[in-house]
Amino acid sequence: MQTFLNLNRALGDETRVRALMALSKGELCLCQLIELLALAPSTVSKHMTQLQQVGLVRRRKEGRWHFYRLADEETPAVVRQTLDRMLVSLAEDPVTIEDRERLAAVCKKDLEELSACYRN
Amino acid sequence: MQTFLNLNRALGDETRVRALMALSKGELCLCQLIELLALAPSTVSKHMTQLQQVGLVRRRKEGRWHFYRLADEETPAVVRQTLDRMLVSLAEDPVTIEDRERLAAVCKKDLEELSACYRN
DNA sequence: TTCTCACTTTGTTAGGTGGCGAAGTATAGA
DNA sequence: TCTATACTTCGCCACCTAACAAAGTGAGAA
Repeated sequence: MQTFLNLNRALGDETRVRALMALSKGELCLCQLIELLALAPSTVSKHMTQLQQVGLVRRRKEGRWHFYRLADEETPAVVRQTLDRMLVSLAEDPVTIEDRERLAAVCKKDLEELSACYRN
Repeated sequence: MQTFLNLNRALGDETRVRALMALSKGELCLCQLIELLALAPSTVSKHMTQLQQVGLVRRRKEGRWHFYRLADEETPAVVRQTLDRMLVSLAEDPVTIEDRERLAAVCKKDLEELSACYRN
């Protein structure tokens, strides 16, 4: 029951859903998500931690950068299926489309440039 | 997007999920849900209104009694499918089993007896 | 070892949510 | 029409949550 509730609560916040949709094309560094979502680093970090705890997302560290990707085969089937259904049902959502364009611009910049968000 | 978020938020509260699971066997009067959930009438009423607005539940008035049932064919397919998946994934949940037994006891009483919850 | 930097954790605040009781509404019965 | 009743709405309070800034952490660079 608690697992079910936590999964739904995680998917009840627009910021987290936007982050998940952005990850559908492949893994992203936290600073890229910060740029896309236009929120404070601490806020985005907390959202991603929450998504990881529920099992919707996995983290990979490479030097000082932290990369996030969608759940893979190792996560419970229920979580993975829920994720797949979200990806399908929101694929053509206006918010998703808008973010897809913004993400393309974000990915043109390199990580050094993006991490300026920590200094400004 | 908002529809998706509202649906998930509705399914992120244990009281609402318990009410939905209880309705899987058929429609119930509000006073039966009040007895099952052991909450104030106003609280249960608010939860059921919320479930109705999202489309997970339908209301039927018969005299002074208000009966609720799970969404049927008239509701969007996405909502109906989400509901079906919840019913399956929580069918053997301890909370569901416990409520199933309590509900059997509640249904043995008649509505006149149950509506004492409004006077005590 | 010391510094820098990408990120996380902590502390705080504003707004949202779930709970209750009291008052309001609608319907059946007298 | 008037009353009783099953439910809803309103007003309030306690708790939760999402946001930010500031402080802490850990890994690479110097």
